Amino acid sequence: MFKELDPLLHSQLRLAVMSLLLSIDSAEFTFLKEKTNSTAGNLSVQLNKLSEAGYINIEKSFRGKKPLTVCKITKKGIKAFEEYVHSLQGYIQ
Amino acid sequence: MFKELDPLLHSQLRLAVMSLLLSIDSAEFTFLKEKTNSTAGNLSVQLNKLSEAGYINIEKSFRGKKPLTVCKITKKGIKAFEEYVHSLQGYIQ
DNA sequence: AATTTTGGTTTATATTATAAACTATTTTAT
DNA sequence: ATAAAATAGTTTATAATATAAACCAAAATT
Repeated sequence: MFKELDPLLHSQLRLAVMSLLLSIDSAEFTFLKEKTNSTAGNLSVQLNKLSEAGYINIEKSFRGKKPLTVCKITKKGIKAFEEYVHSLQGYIQ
Repeated sequence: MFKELDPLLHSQLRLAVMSLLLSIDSAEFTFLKEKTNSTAGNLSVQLNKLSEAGYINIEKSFRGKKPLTVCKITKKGIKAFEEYVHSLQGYIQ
């Protein structure tokens, strides 16, 4: 009846990040921080979790002399998101 | 952009319970336990949280000689659930 | 040259979900 | 009759989680 809800996605901030990445495909740390209204520390932790799960990948580089973190959703991430949404439907019809 | 997700509802078991109570209006502890595949301990804790929030009310009595716990969703609970679903749409459209 | 801002990471803390252990009674089996 | 198991839960302990606070290095501003 009620399917498991992927705990990696059943988290407000991580879900918001994934939602953003689905629509725009690639986003900078600062962009995600602003759009999700999160603190840098929290965002940093959650991005790493998504990355370790293979749901996003993170490219670190420099823009000029400042660090630049760019995130992209992966196929695995897209699939997990879709499955999560599907499972969630069972709870909220 | 991303609305807050009521932390009381953003929990797999509590959401399942609320979902059930929305459709059937009144349910026994054992019914909820079976439908949600939860342990009695976990269910007991989560029901009390929902009750303390005023989202459900719990009537304890006896059926014959066995304890009987019956739960009903409240108006406040229905409203909170609807708001939660509405907020969630912003994440999963 | 001191202060603030930018772009983060690491660590500590408080909350949470969950299961394990427990209680009390009842039913079933020997 | 009595020991064992099942029912219907509650309470407590633990492990995981989310989150913010503290921190770091470099750059920009005053």
